[in-house]
Amino acid sequence: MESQVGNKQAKKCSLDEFALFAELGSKFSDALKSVASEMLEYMAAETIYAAGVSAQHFYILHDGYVKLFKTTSNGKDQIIRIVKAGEIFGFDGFVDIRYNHSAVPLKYATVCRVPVEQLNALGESRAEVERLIMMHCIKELQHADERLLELGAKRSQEKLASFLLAWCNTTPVGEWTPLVLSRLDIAQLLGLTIETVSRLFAQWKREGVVIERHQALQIVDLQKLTLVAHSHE
Amino acid sequence: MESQVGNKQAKKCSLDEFALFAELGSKFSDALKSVASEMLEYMAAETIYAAGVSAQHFYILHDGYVKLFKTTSNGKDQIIRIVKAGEIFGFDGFVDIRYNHSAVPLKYATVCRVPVEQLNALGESRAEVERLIMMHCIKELQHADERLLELGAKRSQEKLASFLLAWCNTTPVGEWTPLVLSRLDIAQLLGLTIETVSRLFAQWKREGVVIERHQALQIVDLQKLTLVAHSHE
DNA sequence: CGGTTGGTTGATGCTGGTCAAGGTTCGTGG
DNA sequence: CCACGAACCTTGACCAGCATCAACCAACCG
Repeated sequence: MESQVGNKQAKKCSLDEFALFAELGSKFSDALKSVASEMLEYMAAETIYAAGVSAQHFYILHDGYVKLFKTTSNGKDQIIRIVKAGEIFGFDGFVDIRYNHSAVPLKYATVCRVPVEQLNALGESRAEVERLIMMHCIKELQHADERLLELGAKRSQEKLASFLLAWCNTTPVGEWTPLVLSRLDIAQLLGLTIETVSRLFAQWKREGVVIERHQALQIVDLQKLTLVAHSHE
Repeated sequence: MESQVGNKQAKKCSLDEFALFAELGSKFSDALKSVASEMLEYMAAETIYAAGVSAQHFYILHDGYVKLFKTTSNGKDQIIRIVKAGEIFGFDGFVDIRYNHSAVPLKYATVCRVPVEQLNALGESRAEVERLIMMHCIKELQHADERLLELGAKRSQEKLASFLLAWCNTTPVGEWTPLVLSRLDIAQLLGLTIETVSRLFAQWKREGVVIERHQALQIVDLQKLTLVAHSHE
């Protein structure tokens, strides 16, 4: 229950390889290289960190997907955010002693784990990196605002439709998007039940709005889906 | 529609008077004083900024309460956050061109408005201030996580109960807490309707869990309310 | 006063949750 | 290679929680 990390290879990882920090420019490359960090791999069953645990690292997702979630006292989970490759997560440690939520990979994840006190190793560059983190944090806040709107002011169809649109938004129409989330994940993300998610999928597949195979999804009728996402019925 | 600000007195306000910045220590006092900013007063009908508008200032709330909210395409509002005196808001401008949500006072508000480019006036102190903002931003994120849990995974009673507990948490039991929110505000905050909020209040007043007068509230049976907040019925 | 705004309460119905039964997929071991 | 079990998904029947609609009330204010 405690040491999921014992068996992992602790290869070092270099921060300057991440696109996140590219905008700082190459002159920070040396400082970034001096940060002690390690690359770790997790499978679906393992937790990266659990809510309430001492928050000593922040993470950058190298590959895979990670879900961040909170659990109510009744044991219901709410997914806060799905982290995608290249994104940063787990910065509670900058402010707080403990993590505020839990982090678990969807299927698998390789992450770069950085001790928060390693920010000191950045020396001159520290301010720049902190500004970067600040900006990403603000973006996260904007994203959270959007999710609050979804959870609080939308009906099931609108929720699922806008989620699918957001999930596939990088993919051109007529192509498959991998859908790594299970029905349960989607339900916990949108504040619904597995059954309603399943029913909506079934309906839209019947109507030819989307098609699904194995773990991939294709939006066929984009217009219809955007209509549903905004139209309250 | 455009210039709610024309008729306001534009008294300067000094950042170093805010408790927010006190933790920086007195040596930053001079730098903070050099920031150009103005004190503005708004009434309930006026908007401080609207979603989509060019984001050129951030704000510190001096007095009153401010609600931040987003509106769906169907015109339903979702309150993101209630800002209390001393807190900072509206930092979209650090990252984005436009505000992501709207800000309106609950009854009235006096705010200190700071142009984002004034961060440059901070000189040496800039990094420290940005770190401070980063930390407050992370706290906001944690707060948003909690709200996501509330909106997505709780039932009406749990929502209202935990909101009331959070709202009154500074007040000792047996004392009145001012409740500046209307039923509509509470409904839009919790993703409910006015009617259900009203009904729950009525029920709890009948049961002697809370008492209410004019614009103030007192939690009588704290234990009962915490039970409701966590117990799923 | 009468109008307006905000709050209460009741009757009714729909959305989505709950419960339950079967189907699919997939991995494991015989 | 097939059989079995576990995890996940689907579908149906039923129900409850909350929204909706509507009428009424209280406070406030010109």
